[in-house]
Amino acid sequence: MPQQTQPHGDAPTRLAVSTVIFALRPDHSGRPVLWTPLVRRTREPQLGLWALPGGWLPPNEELEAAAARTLRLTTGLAPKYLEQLYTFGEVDRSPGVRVVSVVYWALVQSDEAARAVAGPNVRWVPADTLPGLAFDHNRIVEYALWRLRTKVEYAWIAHAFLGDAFTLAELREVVEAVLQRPLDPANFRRTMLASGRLHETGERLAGARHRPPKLYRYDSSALAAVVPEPTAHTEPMRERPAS
Amino acid sequence: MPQQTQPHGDAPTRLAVSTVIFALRPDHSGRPVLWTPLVRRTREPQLGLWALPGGWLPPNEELEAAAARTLRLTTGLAPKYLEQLYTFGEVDRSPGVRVVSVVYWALVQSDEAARAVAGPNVRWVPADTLPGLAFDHNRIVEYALWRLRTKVEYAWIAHAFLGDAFTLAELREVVEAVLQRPLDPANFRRTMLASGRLHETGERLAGARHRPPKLYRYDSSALAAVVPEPTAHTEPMRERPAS
DNA sequence: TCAAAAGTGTTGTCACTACACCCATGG
DNA sequence: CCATGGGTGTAGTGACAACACTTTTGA
Repeated sequence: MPQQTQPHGDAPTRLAVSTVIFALRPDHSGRPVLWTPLVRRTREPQLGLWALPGGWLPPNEELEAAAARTLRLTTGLAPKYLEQLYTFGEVDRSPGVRVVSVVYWALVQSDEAARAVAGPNVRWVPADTLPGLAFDHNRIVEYALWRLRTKVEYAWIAHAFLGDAFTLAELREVVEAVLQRPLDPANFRRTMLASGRLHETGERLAGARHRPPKLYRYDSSALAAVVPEPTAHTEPMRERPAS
Repeated sequence: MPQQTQPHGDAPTRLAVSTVIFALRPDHSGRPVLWTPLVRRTREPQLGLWALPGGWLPPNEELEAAAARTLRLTTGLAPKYLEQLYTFGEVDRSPGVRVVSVVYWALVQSDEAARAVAGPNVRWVPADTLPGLAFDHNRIVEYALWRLRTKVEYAWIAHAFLGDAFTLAELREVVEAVLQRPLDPANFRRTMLASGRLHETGERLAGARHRPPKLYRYDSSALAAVVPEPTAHTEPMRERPAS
């Protein structure tokens, strides 16, 4: 046996599923920023600390389903995007028992998130300025944030924060909020349209005191998937063309 | 409870670690192609079928350590690159018990791989033409192959197949073997040198009947890491510059 | 008629491709 | 001296950034 110490003896390793949930909400100045819901731990260890939503994996539930259920229980919402992030399993990440956590990350629609349930044991916080969380959860959220930001640059996840139809300005606002930097409206428009994943609805959004912008819909059937994840909620696995 | 059926009742979910191991070996025509070691299952279920190296996670062993140990046991080698791939946990992926597998993928040095141990229960096969494997292992290897090929295009993993010092032609041969397509030597050279991750050793490789090529070393300290994986064997996690 | 955002045109830069060409070595 | 790869030069292309400019609306 390679290991010197036996901190957990022969106690069985437990398997948990946690989810990092992101939504866009206006901050105090009114600009949208990333928020994430946390739950207060109601038992030892780390009682009272804030932690990622999650729980033990039921023997007959799929990993992704467990993540979606957790999300629904804490926020009352359904994910528009859900993907496995990473599995964290350091021997000492939880005192007492060995816990291996399969972590998912999810995006929920912003306007729905505004109506999300909360309570004394559920609290939404800005994802970039987290308090000290239980276990290694700070590190987990940081990694999820990195993944989201990387993915938003080459993929089309941004639409998951929006409703069915949206303007290019709305989409750009979302990407800007995630990346925390302004984008050139003209270039953004062209890049998006060139991707072939946006579909004109034919309608426009009137009411503002300027030229009414066109409304677009995300076209999931267009082109091939960039990343054939083994499992992905909004982008089902697809075959790449044979070489 | 969301699930209708209870195929596993209250039997505890078991946690396994498996590893997809890649090495380059010459095929029958002498050109290097990707090979991977498999182990024969010596017990039910799926007795006799070939499967990925792996086993149950010991309570006091790190996930990555378990993957490395598995690799050593089946091949006698140490990985030059080791990274978590994905966690597979479908309820029905193994008959009988619920098994969740944390899968790693690894690269081993080609000349070492040539001396790898084998036996009646360990067999190396070309990674692109696998036989029918146990469980969902075919799908897992396919996903690992995709990851390797994607990563080789923007990262510098290729050097993990080689020894300490290597020529640009050797490195290019590796990348060509992984991607299964020829690359322009001139452009490959420039791209690699421009990356700043190669370091001249000052020596040359003489003996061939042509101009002796320079030898390079991989410089892990150069520049920032592209992907801050939570855990990575050859590329430790690094912070990105603050924006 | 004017502010404000939608939307278009144009130019420069940079990375990458294709391919012509010169260089150094062993036989 | 010549075949063989090592190594350099250079023109073309396409993606993207920067930014000037025109268009359409509501007040």
